[in-house]
Amino acid sequence: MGYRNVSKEEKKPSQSLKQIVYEDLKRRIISCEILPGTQLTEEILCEQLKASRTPVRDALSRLEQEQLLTIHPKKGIFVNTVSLANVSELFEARLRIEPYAVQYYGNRIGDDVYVECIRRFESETRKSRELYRLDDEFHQMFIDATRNRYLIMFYNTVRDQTMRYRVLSAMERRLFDSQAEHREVAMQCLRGNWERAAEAMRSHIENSKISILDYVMHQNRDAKNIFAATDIPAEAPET
Amino acid sequence: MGYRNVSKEEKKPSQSLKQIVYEDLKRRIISCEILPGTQLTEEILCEQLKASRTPVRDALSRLEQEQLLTIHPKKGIFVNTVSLANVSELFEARLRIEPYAVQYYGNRIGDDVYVECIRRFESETRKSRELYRLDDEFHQMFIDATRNRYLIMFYNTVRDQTMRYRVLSAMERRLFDSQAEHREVAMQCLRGNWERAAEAMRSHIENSKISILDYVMHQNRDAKNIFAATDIPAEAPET
DNA sequence: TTGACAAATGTTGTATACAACATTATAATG
DNA sequence: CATTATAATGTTGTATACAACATTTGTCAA
Repeated sequence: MGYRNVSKEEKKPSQSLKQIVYEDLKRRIISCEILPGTQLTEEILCEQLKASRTPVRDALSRLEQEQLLTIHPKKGIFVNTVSLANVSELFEARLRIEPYAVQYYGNRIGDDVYVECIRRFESETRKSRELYRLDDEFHQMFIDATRNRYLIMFYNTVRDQTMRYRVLSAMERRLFDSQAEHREVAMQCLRGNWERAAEAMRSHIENSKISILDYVMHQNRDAKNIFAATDIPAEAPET
Repeated sequence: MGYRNVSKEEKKPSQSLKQIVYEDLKRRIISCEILPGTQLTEEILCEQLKASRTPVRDALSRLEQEQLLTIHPKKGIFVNTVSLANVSELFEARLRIEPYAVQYYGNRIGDDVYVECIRRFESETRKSRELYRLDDEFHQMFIDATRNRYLIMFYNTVRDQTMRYRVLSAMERRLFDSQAEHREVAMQCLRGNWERAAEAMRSHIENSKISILDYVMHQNRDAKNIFAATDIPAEAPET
């Protein structure tokens, strides 16, 4: 069920169709089931998501604001591409927030929570699905501790984007290093060494960034032309 | 025409009705022409903005994501209230970004721009409208210099929120101190003292925060019950 | 073949009717 | 009078038809 202090965002008034459509489409984009650069049309989405254009358009509007796609008026809807520049921007944004959250708000999280985190990071789960979830919850925990709605909102956007890269680069191996780094953060928190905890988080994020950048630069053989040289806002095909 | 390096956001494909409606409604909320806590209904907005529900709903969806209003399904739409806690969150967010932008990306801005800034901040314009514009552009300039789409996007949201407080507290007097602080930032930038420039920006933001918090706490006589004790996401009237 | 023009197609933008739910008012009942 | 049941109203959610614009295709002439 996740740690304490974890986001209450798991709202379940999700009964509404527009919410279902939004979450479903977002999941498909983040998981790269729909690849970067893909053109979407409302009509096809309506069929696939089994809804009319109204809730679909609502979802599209939100996803555009979250930088996951771009709507070119009267032309089409394109899933935003990913790029080296984009990775840098994402991790720079994370570095602005996460170490700060750890250093100044980590003390809002109970020792028992840290103990539990450490325990989990030591257990040898092999299911990457599970490890990813732990990873996400660990980072989210610190952001939520700031209790700052703007930082939380901002982090949501950045986190979702980061997930796309995680899927694309399929960094299974990185996962285990990542767990060790998480444990280091949690242990420093447990000792009340907030500066060191922040530093540990900083280098953890740097390592993740390097790992992804490294992958993106060296991907070549099975590369699917996913990583664009251009920047994110997907361009409509020039005519 | 503003400084160089200033946001290119002034897109003018704003022909579309939904864009016009969005900008108009957003302006009304930011300028507090529509007061915090107000309940809106789509029908009334349609009349006022002379559009059908489709573009109006589109605008409402975007404004909800920007934390300017909250849509309670099947109940109503409420302009988010403002509060002490909210001011703190806003300025904390700004402190995460702005000094950083100054320190690490201020050198991307030409000396001539800083000279021009200083000149303008010294001229004794009395029109607060004009001063506000200079103020906004000055801060935006540094954010844009980061060329980080996520930081820029985030700052947009925070900036708009800040404007609401500016209007509510009508801090005319603060404006002049503010200009002097801006000049200090620009001068440190011109000298290449990026750390000092960042520090100047930091204290400038702190001062703005204090000014607003001070106003909010002492506002009493002409207070219009605008500042809620509760937090931003406007609650639907409990029943 | 090339070019220009026109028609057809694809796609989103906008308006509107109706459905679903929440709240309030009303009336009936004890 | 108090309480409950029921109807009326208000508000957003959803579906769909049509309009506006962009692109592509096709036709015809030079």
